[in-house]
Order: sequence, then structure tokens, then C-alpha cells
Amino acid sequence: MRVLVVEDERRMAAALQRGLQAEGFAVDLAHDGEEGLHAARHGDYDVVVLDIMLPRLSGYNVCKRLRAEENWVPILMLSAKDGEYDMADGLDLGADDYLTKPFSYVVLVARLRALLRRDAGRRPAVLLAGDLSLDPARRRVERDGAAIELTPREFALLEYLLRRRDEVVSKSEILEHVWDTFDTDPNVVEVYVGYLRRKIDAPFGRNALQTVRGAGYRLAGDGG
Amino acid sequence: MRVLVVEDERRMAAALQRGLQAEGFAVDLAHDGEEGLHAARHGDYDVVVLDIMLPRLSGYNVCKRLRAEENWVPILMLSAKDGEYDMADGLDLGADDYLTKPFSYVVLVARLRALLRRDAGRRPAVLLAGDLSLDPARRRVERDGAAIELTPREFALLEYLLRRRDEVVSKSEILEHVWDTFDTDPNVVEVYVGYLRRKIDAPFGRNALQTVRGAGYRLAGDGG
DNA sequence: TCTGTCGCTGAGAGCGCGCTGAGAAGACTG
DNA sequence: CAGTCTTCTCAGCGCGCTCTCAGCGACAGA
Repeated sequence: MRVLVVEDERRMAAALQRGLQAEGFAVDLAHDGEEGLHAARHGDYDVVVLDIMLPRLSGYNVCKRLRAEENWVPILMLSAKDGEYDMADGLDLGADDYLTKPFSYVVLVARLRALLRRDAGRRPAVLLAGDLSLDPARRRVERDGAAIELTPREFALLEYLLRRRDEVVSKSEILEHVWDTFDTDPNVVEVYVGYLRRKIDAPFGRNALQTVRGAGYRLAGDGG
Repeated sequence: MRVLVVEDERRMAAALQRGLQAEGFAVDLAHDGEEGLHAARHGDYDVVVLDIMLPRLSGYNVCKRLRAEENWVPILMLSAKDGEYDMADGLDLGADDYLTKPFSYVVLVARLRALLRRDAGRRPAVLLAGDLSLDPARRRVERDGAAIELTPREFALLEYLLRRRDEVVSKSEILEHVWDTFDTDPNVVEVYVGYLRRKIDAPFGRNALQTVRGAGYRLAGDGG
């Protein structure tokens, strides 16, 4: 889930980035309207968080231009408390939801998820593959009822593989979605696949995380 | 404990916010009925304080609509002394309690706590984790029968962790619910976790408050 | 069997996260 | 106003996580 946050105030931007990353989002920042518009056009985001008061180009105008270009990425607008702007205008211009500053962080996340759910169809709360389970909300992994401790990176990798279970996933795709880059050495994926195997497969005598030589990896839906 | 206060009179709203924050609640304000309805729908509050006379949409209607949507958040209604409205109507519409202005601040807090306690099905009066106990009403913490002195902030933090025991709770969530902000330095959470550990864990040779590196903290349900 | 490529793994370096002590600022009390 | 308590900031430090690298084994094609 890729999120673009367009917010000029550094402190707020950094806080949002930290928080949303902790929730498992891949977060990019833009610090003014022009930059935000450019990023939204080319970035392939699942949702955009857009402040209204921005240098160079207001959030209103970013939203208006995107919609004029038939770009329908979900947009959540942020506004100052009782500014000159009326939030209703934002909705008229094609935003999907809005929040008034100061807003609650929990509410922000809930609304983001609601926006994502609106088109993406509902996601199951717990991801399963045989007797292997991962709960993204509780950040819990179990096999045969035994809890397994994973580092953040290992957890993100397993979550991604589970969401695409039974598919062959290339290292490039994994780098793109789990590392949020694509020009790094793919060896890091091999290393982390190794770490995962030692935690979710080896101790249980299983083989859920399979190598497809020359193509990538597949996580067996029956748990190996 | 998150409270939503829907009150158009600025002075009163600000006073309630200050006062309830001092009691350890996280307080959000809404200044008219529309805003209040919007916030109550999406905000994940533990209780709502709702004035009746509001611009744009009356408290009656806010309450009625929430209940029509099967939203059962506890609602405490406020009314002017001898207005045209009859408080009994409020209760008929699904409010849980009411107060007539001018009301005593102490009474308001007492009623709020009563409402929170009433949800006793999901919210037991005393929160437990192994031999560690916290009584929100009496503001008391014990371990092995020994009383433990906590500052208000420490108490609020422990209460929140206990309400979500066994879950991994991120620093962002903690900041949101205990500090009522999320764009502050997360280090303050680390500091207070440290304070708590020195009071509830270290003296008893326990380890209930666990770090989940890169994700947050977890309070072990068995008391560590 | 030989050879080149691909993937796995152990070792280790770097760094960022989380913990802590010190102390400043503010609230409260006598 | 002094003394105490509480809250929060800051800087330093240690360790766990992340990632790189080199060596080696597995595999496929000739």
C-alpha cells in the first residue's frame, strides 16, 4: 500500500511518515504543491494525503488538476482548523474525504483504510497458508499455534508473500513492495528469505517458502 | 480514554477540554452538530458529551442519527436550564445520561466515569494482567497485593496498555491515546515506559512490559 | 564432466532504535 | 516564595537489525 503525503510542515510530515510506516504503508513525502502534483501523477499511489495550505500550489489546485486529468486516486484532504477555506469546497473539487487539523491519528489511519477498502474489496483480517497465520493488525505470526518472533523487515516480507500466496513473486517485485526501492542488490532478498525459512519452516520441518529458480519465490498456500 | 465534546460555545468547550484533560482524558472538540456527527462516526471515542443546542444540527438529531446507524457509543447530553427541550426526549432518543446547565464539573466527571464503567461487559471494572491489577475508578494499581504509586501520566499509560493487553501497540497509538497528540517526539513514550518498568516490573523481577523492536510495546497478559 | 549462472549462507560492519541519566520548565503545596 | 513533584527534552550509549560481501554449493546446458 503506497501512500503519498503532501505536507509542507516538516515536523508533521515526519510524524505522519513514521506513523504510517509503522502501520505497514510505504510512504513518500512531498513538501509543496508542485512536488506533490508531480509525484501523484507519476507515482502509482493507492491513496494521497493532501494538505490544503501548501507553498507554490494549494492542495485545492493539486486536487482539481488531478481530477481534470482523469486521475482518480483516492484523496484525503487536511485543513487548518477554521481557515478561510471551507472543506465542502474540497469535496466538490473531487477529494474523497477530509480531516480538520488538529486531527486524531487513529482517525486518519481508519479513514485511509476506509478509502482503500472502498475500491479494493475487503481484505481478510488474518492471512493464512495452511497452519501458518499472520495477523497484520496485531502484528502476530503463528505456526501450529506457536508464536513466532519476526523483525519488522521479516514481517513485511512474509506479509507480502502471504498476500500473494501460491503466486511466483520476482525479487524485483519484492524489492519494490517490501523495500520500497528497486535498484538495490537482490541478494538482500535472498538473505531475508533465508532468515524467514529458519524461523517459519526449518523448526517445523516444512517447506512453505519455495525457490523458483530464475523466476523468484512462491509461498505454498497449504503451508508447505 | 477518548472523549468527544460537542459544544458550540467556545468558552465552555475550552473549559471542558482543559478540565477533562487534567483528569487524564484525551479530548477532541467539535463546534457544531454536523462536525460532531462526522467526528463521532469516525473517531473511535469511548464517550461523547453532546450539547443539545447546536448550530446546523441539534444534539437531538446527532444522537438520533448515530443510534439509527447502530452506533452505541455512550452519550451524555447537556441542556440549558429551562429550555424548550425536555431532557426525557433525549433519553428516549438514545442518550445514556444527561445534565442540566449550569452543572457541577465534579458531577460531570463522575457521570462520565459511571458511563465508562457501565460498559462492564467489555470493560471490566478492574483491569488485570496476571497478578498486576489496575482499578480505573479507584485509581489504584497493585501487584502481589502491594499498592504501587503512579503519576497521572504513568497511570494513563498503564491503563491504555492494559486495555490492549497482549496486543502490540505502536508509539503512535500510545501518543494518540495517552498524550492526545501524535506529532511529538516518540522518545517521551520510551521515557515513560522506562518509568513504568521501574515501578511495576523491576521491583518484582518481572517483565510484563515488553519491547517489540520496530513495532511498539506489548503488555503480557500473564503479567510477565 | 566441465562450466557458467543462480541462489544460499556465515561473518561482520554500520547505523538507527530504544534505554537511560541529567536537568530544565512548569504545576502544585505549604 | 521555597520546596517538591511531574512532565518533558536532550545527549550519549549499547545492542539488535539491516545490509554487504565473499565463498561455496546446486543446477542446467553443452
